[in-house]
Amino acid sequence: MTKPSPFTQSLRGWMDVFMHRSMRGWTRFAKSTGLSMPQFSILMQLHHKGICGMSEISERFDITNAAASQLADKLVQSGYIERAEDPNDRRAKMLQLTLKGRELIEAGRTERYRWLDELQSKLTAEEKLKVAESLKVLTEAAKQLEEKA
Amino acid sequence: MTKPSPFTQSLRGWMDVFMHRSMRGWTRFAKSTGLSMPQFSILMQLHHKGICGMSEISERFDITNAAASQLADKLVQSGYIERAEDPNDRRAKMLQLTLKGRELIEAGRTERYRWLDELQSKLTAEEKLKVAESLKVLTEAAKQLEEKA
DNA sequence: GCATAAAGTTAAGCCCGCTTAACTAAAAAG
DNA sequence: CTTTTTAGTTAAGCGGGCTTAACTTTATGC
Repeated sequence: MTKPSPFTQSLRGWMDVFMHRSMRGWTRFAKSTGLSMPQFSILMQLHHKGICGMSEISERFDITNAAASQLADKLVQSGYIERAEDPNDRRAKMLQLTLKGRELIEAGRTERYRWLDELQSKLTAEEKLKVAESLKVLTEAAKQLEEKA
Repeated sequence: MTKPSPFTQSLRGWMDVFMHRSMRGWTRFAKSTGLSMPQFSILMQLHHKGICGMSEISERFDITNAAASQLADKLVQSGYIERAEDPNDRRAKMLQLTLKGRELIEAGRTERYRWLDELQSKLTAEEKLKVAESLKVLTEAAKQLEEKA
């Protein structure tokens, strides 16, 4: 096993700290909403993709259609999502967030951002500038990888 | 609502992409081990803290002692952790990872790092340098916040 | 057009996490 | 030395997620 480069090390160091911190925030928030993790994850997916069919959900989370259907049911009943018929394929359903669902996601986002704001307050002006550029580069690279996959 | 600064924006953009990507990896890996999320999270906590008492676990995850005890039981039975008596306080138990547990965590880490390596390959030499410095700064800031809390 | 495949739904049943409640054992407080 | 607090365990019971199996409805291939 060869020793990782300084670059790799700092990337990994950041990942360890960041993961730990954001996982905690994530689970805390999900719990505070009263939703289970699977339910909450589906809301996040819908937020990302916009509109999804049932099968898209089951593939994404590697569960059966039956499981997805039942989870969706609960989310509909609690008013976070809407289940509409697809006019082009009447077998299919189109799932999407309701206003209430979007508000929930937004609240979670705000909470996550609070930590970033605190983080920001620890940096000098020059550091902020450099960090901003670096993260833009990383974000861009990540998006490229995403498309490829 | 005032418009966020460019710095804030790039920080948030990165967070969105990074969170989405690493949550997926995280849940996939946990599932692949056959462990439930709560069980897996306890292993992670033990990896972080080294040795924990039962109450530390229940506080950290906001569950009752009873729940923690039962979860620990399963992890002991599957050989990932060890439950020893605390010589200083014979009511207390000391939970820690076994070799098998440490190996599991290590495997997860490796998997997460793979993505970082791919990310790295998209960057030029100068970018790497700048990114490395930036992340060191951020990691440092994050650790400061952690101590304070 | 008819057979086959695809998208979802529903119900039965399993395992799991979690809580409450009742308990044991050891430490701390008085 | 007794009372109270603290650490943890055990068992019963609830609710949730997930799977399989049986089913409905709509699209597709030949």
